[in-house]
Amino acid sequence: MNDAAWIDRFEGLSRLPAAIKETLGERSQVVTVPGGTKIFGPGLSPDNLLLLIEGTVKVSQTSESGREIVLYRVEAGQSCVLTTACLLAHEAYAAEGVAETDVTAVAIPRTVFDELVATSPQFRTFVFAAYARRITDLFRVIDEVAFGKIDVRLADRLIGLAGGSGKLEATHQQLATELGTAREVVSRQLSEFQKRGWIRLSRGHVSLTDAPALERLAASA
Amino acid sequence: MNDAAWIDRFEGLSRLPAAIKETLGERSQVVTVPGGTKIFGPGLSPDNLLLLIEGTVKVSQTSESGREIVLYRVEAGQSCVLTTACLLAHEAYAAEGVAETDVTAVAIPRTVFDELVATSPQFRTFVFAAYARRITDLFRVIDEVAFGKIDVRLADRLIGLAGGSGKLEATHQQLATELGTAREVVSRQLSEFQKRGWIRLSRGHVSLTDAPALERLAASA
DNA sequence: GGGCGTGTGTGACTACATCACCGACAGGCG
DNA sequence: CGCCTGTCGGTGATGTAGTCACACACGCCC
Repeated sequence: MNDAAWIDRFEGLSRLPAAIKETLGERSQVVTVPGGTKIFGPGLSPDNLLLLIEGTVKVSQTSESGREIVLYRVEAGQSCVLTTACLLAHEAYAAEGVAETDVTAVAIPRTVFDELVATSPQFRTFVFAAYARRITDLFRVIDEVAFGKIDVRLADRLIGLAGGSGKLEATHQQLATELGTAREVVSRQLSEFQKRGWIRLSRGHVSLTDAPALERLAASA
Repeated sequence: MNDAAWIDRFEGLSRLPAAIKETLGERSQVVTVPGGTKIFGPGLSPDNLLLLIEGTVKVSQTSESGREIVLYRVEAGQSCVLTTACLLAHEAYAAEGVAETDVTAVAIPRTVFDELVATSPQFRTFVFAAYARRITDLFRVIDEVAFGKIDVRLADRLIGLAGGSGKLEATHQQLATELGTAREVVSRQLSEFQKRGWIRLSRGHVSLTDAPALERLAASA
């Protein structure tokens, strides 16, 4: 009777039959990794499906030219399905996942994953919903990169990364990576925001002094 | 005994057990649609998984501003998994699929799909491989849009769309949509290619006169 | 021929990316 | 303390791509 409490943290898993929950509890393992750990990437395909209990994983892609863009984040309550399947099948692509904070996750071995997909309709729904979620994320990224203006995108990111606190620790380079653009572009844009009194800058740090203004800009898609 | 011949056209399905093949043959249906038909899109989610036997489906996305970009193509021997699951789960996003040519496809009802995923490991592999394939396509699009140069991308597209014939029917606007850029950009770039003697232009038509040169440019990623 | 719709060409301008470089700041160490 | 060093941020010049406005060309139908 290893029916782990974490299961109910996942919308879509809480409705699993008791027997399945038990299997899941018995045959998976809770792992923790410190922030900064590379979870997967070229030459590092995990053979576990990860369900995040705590922390976030940042998934990004590096082009041949060495430039990088953040694709999406896996948050607590979500899973890594996409990249797992992707890396196992082709393993050609340069997406990598890094723990952004200390991360606690449930590792479900590939064999168990396969078994669950076979036996539980609810688990199938969970998996396909997770895929759908990621794919729409990717669609959004494509849309933004292809057609979005950087001032809007930057404002949006600042709000997202700051969370409720209204401040964030990030270098201009890191923000540039978030958007797949160049540092100089971010620097100039941040200066502009500061000039307008929307933010205050210091080395490695941004604090939002007029979040509503940023939100208004971000909303003007 | 409806063991359809089409099954062996799909790498990944040919190895299915005979019993499963039979199920598939009996409970799915071959459909044909004329070129130009909208297969799925906002407000039009099919509840069949389509496996293309003949023809191609172009999947593209339109942004709020009305601009459009081609995400990928589904070719004969491939399936529409991604968009199916995606639209069913969220249905929020503006991806749409249009038959580019007359299309012949096998329609597998959702219930049969679910049943096959449950019972056949080979079918599961097929499905997840199809997902992986599409996802890497999307990664590639993101990479190109974010970091690629349009002359390179255009050269690449011209070669891809011309196929073996060395010529293609497309307006500059259609080519712009392929790349998610503006018509003027394509027009100027095409003029440049023509000036270099790589292509010959006429209204709604491009013929490649020096494909190797284009390939060289396309390869200089 | 005269209209008309669609497709293409062009110039001026803005936005973003790239390149080259320099100065500002923090941490370590003599 | 002053100096060195590595990272971070600021700035101008230049190139490439996207935007805007508009004119012209072609094919088609009357």
